[in-house]
Amino acid sequence: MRGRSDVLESAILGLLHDSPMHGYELRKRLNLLLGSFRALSYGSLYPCLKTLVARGWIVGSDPQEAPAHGLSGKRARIVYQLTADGKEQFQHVLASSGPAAWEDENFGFRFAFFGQTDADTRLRILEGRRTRLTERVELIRDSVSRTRIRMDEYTLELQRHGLEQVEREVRWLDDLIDHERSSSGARPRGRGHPTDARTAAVEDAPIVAAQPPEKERG
Amino acid sequence: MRGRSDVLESAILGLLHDSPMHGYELRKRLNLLLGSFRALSYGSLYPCLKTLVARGWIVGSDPQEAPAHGLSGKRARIVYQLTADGKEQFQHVLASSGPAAWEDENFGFRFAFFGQTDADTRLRILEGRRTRLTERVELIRDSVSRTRIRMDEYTLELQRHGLEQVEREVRWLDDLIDHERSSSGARPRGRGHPTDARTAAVEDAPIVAAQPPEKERG
DNA sequence: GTTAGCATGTAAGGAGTTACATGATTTT
DNA sequence: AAAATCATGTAACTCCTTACATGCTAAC
Repeated sequence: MRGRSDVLESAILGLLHDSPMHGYELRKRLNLLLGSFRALSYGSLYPCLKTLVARGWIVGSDPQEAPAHGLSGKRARIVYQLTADGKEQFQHVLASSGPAAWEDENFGFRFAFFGQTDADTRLRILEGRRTRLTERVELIRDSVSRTRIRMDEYTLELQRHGLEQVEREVRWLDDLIDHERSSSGARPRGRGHPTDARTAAVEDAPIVAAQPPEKERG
Repeated sequence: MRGRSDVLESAILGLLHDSPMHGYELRKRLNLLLGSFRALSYGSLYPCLKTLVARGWIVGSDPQEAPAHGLSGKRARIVYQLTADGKEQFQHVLASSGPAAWEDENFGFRFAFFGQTDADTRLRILEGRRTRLTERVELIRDSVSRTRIRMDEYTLELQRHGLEQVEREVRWLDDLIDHERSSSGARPRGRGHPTDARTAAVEDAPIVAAQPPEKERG
């Protein structure tokens, strides 16, 4: 009924870090990031912007202010930008660690904003993800092998494939970790600017192509 | 606050189709199906059972009835089983079609219960999934190529990988479709009993290994 | 001139979660 | 005797969605 999500909040903070934006534009970028036309609704976006303002992490321009672009007076739009507190909060969610569930939920978002962090943090996040994923694989294998519940071929195949997928992600993470390690090894403790990432990881709520393409509404 | 979901409802119906069960057991099987320890909570399961009873699709035994197993008087448990209406409803959700979003949401569940349907339905579901997925790929490619928003390497890599994942699923679907077609072609219009499925498909809410392993509570 | 896109919001409701509340039975 | 597991539920809360409400501007 209200709109308040760690992930959404953080993603907004991340996008506003690059440049100030109004709600409509934010939604477009979010949708591009989340998988085209995943259509995050305004019903969650605008209330979320409100709470971010209330927390003092962003500020909105007065609606009557002239638009920043070269465009003529488009219409009353509120351009939001990060405050100093907002920047701090963003760096905090990027770098801090939390319970496993939280880390898993936020992996995708953090990966998308890897460019805004240092190499150490990137490495820690990737390794954490890898650890949790391999633990999960073990848990699943155990419970599947221990169970005496018989399942038909389709169900089993679905499970087998799910496992394969997770294993594939683990290999991707391995590649990424190698890459990060070698580039941060070259300049030890250096700022480790983003070089080319050869592989990527998928998350529980895939950032791209996650949901069915739905018609736009407004 | 209440608990009413198409997917959960349908999955419960599907599990009860095999054999009567009580809530606790249902949760275990559901979790095995959904990815070990995804831990669907009782807070959604029990209310859902209630609404299924209210709809007349399942009936629960009296709590004081003796357990069906050879076990001695375990404790008050309510064993649920499908009614005739419930069986009808289950076949309906397996075979009927709906809007794209609904079909995508239910693909995983339906695939898990493919053994309970005929070859024609299986083929239709697989082909529908494939069509929607390829359409999605096109939409994403278009919107990515048309956008003038610049993204850093990590973000781009995440998108590239998301696309690769979807494409991989399309290839799996192709294999599955070939397989279904060849086995239903051998016995045209025959009941097409499940033969071995060589490949499987993943869905938006992956059936296995979808969520972080969370500690059990009860 | 009407459709599509820009732009901002609210109200109601759906689908789940965690935490609470309770108690028996089995295992260590 | 304590801890784990079996077993069933409820209340409050979270996060999101759809549908509603409004109005301006550009393109066809």
